[in-house]
Amino acid sequence: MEPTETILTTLPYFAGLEPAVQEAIARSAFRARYERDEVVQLEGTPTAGMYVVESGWLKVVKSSLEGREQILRFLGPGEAFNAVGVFADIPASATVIALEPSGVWVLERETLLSLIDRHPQMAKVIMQSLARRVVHLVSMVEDLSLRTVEARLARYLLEQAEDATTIERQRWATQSEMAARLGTVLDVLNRALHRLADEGLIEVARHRIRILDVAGLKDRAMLTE
Amino acid sequence: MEPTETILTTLPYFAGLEPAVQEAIARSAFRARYERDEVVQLEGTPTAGMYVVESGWLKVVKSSLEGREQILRFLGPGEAFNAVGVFADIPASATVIALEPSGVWVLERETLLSLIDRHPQMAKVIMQSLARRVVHLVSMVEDLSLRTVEARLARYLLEQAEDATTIERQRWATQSEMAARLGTVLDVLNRALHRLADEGLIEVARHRIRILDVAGLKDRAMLTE
DNA sequence: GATCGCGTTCGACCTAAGTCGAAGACGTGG
DNA sequence: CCACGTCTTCGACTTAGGTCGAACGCGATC
Repeated sequence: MEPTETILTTLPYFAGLEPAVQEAIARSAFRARYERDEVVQLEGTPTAGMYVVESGWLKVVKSSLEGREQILRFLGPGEAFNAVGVFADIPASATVIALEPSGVWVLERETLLSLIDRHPQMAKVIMQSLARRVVHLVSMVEDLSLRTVEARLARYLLEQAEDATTIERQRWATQSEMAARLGTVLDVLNRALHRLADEGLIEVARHRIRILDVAGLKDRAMLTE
Repeated sequence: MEPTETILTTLPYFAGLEPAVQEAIARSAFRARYERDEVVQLEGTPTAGMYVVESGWLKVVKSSLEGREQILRFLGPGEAFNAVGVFADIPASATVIALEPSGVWVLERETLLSLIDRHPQMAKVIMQSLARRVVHLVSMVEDLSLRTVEARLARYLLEQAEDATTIERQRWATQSEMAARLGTVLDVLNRALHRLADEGLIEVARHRIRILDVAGLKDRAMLTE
């Protein structure tokens, strides 16, 4: 029961491969550990290859000179990042920072590419995952360009909650991080949160947000500016 | 000299394939024609497959209920769209509209997928193109979230001009379209254009924009809000 | 149980950007 | 060469959202 295999082989990327190949991957991948706030990857610098999160949480971020930051996505266990860097063969196009102590696996570029050569079905999985990234980014562009902060927040809450009605926030999930994810700042997000709460659509507690009125929220999510 | 082959085989997607395969593609693909302002694909509806532009120009667009629109990209001859729809197997995630009379080729989903099965190197090309789309979308998110309209405009002009200093605008490239591409509205773009012109950084003519001061523009492109 | 620090909340203010109405300026087609 | 329609420009107004400073409260730590 190698931890290598337990994690790597459960990923959609590797799940369908023969054990022999999985072993080969496990051998060629190596581990790295990062502390809270440590920079895993800095925008513009060369990258090691594709990363897979084993444990912990990270954020992928773009930041302006003035210090504002836009979070592109959060990464949890099982998620991969910098596939784009590998296939486009370019330096890191965003910065990745650990939100809490995290362990990641590094699959070097050459390893990954030769793996794909030998296993065509892997290419399909990667194309799917890239396609999904595109869809997600398109919806982010749509949000930023056409929706108010309040609408973005409503959408985000609905998305996070899925079918449940309660969102448990991780300890690092501060309003600041949420704001950065939604492309705004702390204060504005906070106001939006209270506006929704005042109208009885949600209930905001310390580390939990409960959705009280799904239909009402959906309504707010539609409002464009 | 089939027009089919002249266009399809010059695309990066198909250039490296054997003539026999290219013929097979040509046989299974079919043509469609669209007039100015005609909707090629409507967001949310099922799609035919991947499209390749043979002639003309189109825009890929997201629009809000209020009528504001965000242009994701322009498509010219040789460019493909809806690869994402094929690989993620989802309805159209954006609307595509012809800016002028245009001819496109349609490659049905099944055709494309089986093509990839038989020609693994095609998968690599597609992964690259998807990866580039991701990079482009990330920079759009960055622009919308962290940059002023003026900075976005400066960046856009520099990008369009590449190494030349003059941007010839197509007849459909109105300030309205530019505005929609940059995530703003006509008036705001127009003001930004004039501000840059007043400072001698650019020169705006009817269907041409000339960059007078590249360094100065680059400076403006950096300014975040 | 007192203290410290982070996360959150509040208020007042400022500005980029969106909106509206209307008038010019081209350029095209009749 | 005229007339129309599209594209562009202008001015004045409104507002979402970003900024700043300060205070509050909850949890964690000692």
